[in-house]
Amino acid sequence: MEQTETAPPPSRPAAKATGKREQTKQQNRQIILDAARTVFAEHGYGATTVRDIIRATPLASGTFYNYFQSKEEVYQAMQDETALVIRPKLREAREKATTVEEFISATFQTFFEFVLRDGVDVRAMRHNADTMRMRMDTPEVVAGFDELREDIEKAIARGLFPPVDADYLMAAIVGVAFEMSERMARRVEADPKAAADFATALFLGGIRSLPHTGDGAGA
Amino acid sequence: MEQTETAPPPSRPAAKATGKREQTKQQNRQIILDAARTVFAEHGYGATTVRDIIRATPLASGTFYNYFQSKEEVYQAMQDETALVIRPKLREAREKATTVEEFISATFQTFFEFVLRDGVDVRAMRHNADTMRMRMDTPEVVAGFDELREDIEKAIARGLFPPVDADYLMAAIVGVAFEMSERMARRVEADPKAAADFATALFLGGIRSLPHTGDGAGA
DNA sequence: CAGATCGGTGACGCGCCGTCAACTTCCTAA
DNA sequence: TTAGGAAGTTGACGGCGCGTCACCGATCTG
Repeated sequence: MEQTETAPPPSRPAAKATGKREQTKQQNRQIILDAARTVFAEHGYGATTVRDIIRATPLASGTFYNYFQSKEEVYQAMQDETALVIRPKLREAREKATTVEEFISATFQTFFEFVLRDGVDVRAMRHNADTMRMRMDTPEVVAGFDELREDIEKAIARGLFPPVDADYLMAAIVGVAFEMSERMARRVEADPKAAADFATALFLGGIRSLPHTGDGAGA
Repeated sequence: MEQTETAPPPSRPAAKATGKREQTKQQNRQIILDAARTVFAEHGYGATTVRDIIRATPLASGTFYNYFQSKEEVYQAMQDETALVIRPKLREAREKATTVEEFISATFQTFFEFVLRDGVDVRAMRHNADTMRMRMDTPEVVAGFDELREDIEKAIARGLFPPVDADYLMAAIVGVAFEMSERMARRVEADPKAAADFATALFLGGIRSLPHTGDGAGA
């Protein structure tokens, strides 16, 4: 109520988008986010304090609160940051699909590859090595779920899918994607391709069409 | 069952049946667990303090730590308590199965009915209305997952299932069950039967065999 | 019934949280 | 170029929840 730092002026001269002050602010926010990623990964969410995060930066404790209101908020900001990276990839992959097979396959393919290759921190979106499972209803993450449901509905409208309950189908895809990611994360050698083939076959033909153990190709 | 209200006298509890000291201990543990359920449900996990829980009982603050080490531990004890109720139901349901159809159908049927009817708090196992998703690797919950995987492996051995990756299939079932539960929890009128039919059809025949909208699932 | 043991009690010290008044740095306009 | 203001940083401080522990009453044992 005193100073709401989230009050960007409505009209902003685009000339000085990169003033030193604005630049430092962006930097500091990123510094805190990066430090948070490191510290959370090291000690887990529960054992981490706001002070721990700040101690991993050259900033003072009060500065943290110019950017985030709490430990939870910085965690959610991390999730959002990740969601913003993977969402366009998923969207693009699904847009190319012209069949159910491609739609499902592209979704799992993209997700599992991102989780295992690019985005180690995606695992932390759902699975925190320490103690907690954080809320998944941050704006960007929810937007990702909504996009998936929208794409399903569009596909139904185009006759690509049968007219099923898009909400449940979305939930099923999300549930399988995240839960299998967690299992993958615990395997010595995790193969995103094999996992994607498994999930794709399951959604397309059910259990009886799953790749048999030992095979690598099922879709 | 319990009065989680303020009990006036700071004197001794008046229980007197069999083995007084041991009995009181059991009672106190249960009193704390019940109070925790109430307070967590009311204010959510994040906003609840250990003192809040204790204040909802006639006990003193120090007593809490004779039974649980932290807020998280009492939460996990709640999960375990719930897991101990639903696990035998699931086990029994799956044991009767003589086909893949029955195995899958019984699993989802039992789970969704329990979530919606008997066990409102089961939703809190995976979805806390407030802030957190708590760890799902408490002993009893993990045991439930293991039992599912064992049952799948047994079914494969009996030739009931094709020889698929039991670990991934377990993960897929768990993921769909919990994620669909969350969606159900947000629907105005949730029908466990329809949800179970949806999930069962998905696992047995894939997307193309799903019930069409209007048949039993609405959104 | 007396001594031993167990568990309850609640005040206490500690550490973390979020704030805020003072200070420093950057921006803007004359 | 520079003065005044705006924006951002700093770190100490009050408040609070946590977990402990010395004390005590109640229960058990012989």
